[in-house]
Amino acid sequence: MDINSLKEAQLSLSKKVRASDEKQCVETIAGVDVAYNEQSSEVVGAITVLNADTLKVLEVQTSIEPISFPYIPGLFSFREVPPLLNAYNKLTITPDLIVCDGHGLAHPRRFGLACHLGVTLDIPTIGCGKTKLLGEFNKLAAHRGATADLLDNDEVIGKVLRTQDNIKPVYVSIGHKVSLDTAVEWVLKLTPKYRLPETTRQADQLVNKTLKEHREKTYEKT
DNA sequence: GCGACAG
DNA sequence: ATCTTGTCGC
Repeated sequence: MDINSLKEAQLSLSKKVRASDEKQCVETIAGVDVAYNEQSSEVVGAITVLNADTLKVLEVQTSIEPISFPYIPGLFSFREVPPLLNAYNKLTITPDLIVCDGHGLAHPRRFGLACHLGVTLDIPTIGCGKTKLLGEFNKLAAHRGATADLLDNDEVIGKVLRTQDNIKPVYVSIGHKVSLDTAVEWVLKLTPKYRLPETTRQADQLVNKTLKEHREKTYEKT
């Protein structure tokens, strides 16, 4: 599978993305993250399901497998989706919404990780990246809740959102079956204390812990 | 050619 | 993403 055909696949799949709210009641929200061990060429994918109201962790699952795709900006999801799907398939709870650590529509072909995961699972998803991949935006106020449109020419592809006072903003975009305004609302609800959504923080801690334990276990045998 | 480039 | 110690501050 060459790069151009994968880009064609993204353009085709992007037509399946739904950009409006389609879930009436959200009780559980999942967070996903991935960590790599380039030395052993292994990847850990993790998913954490939280109670949408209390933000307490309800269930966590992980998957360790060989890295199957290199990191290529714009084709990022082909590297992260496999381990995330394997972790997701172990869940006993079906989350009402998934927050991804990467962009959704704020992507060159409007098909970032959040869209890819959302369309694949047919579940509402939100893209919440730590750094920009595409687009321009004006300065935003320094307080929590301040936003600025993320624009690609004249098209609004996402929102730059400051989740804490005087802290570097995050980039929120539609993944699937959710509107941009609702996506921003959720990210704000998920960041009562830290810059990144609680879902992402939990998943991040989980992948790092899992990768560390796996390294130590492998080291003992060698 | 030059700069940008999710994790 | 990952390589990496101490350190400033609540």
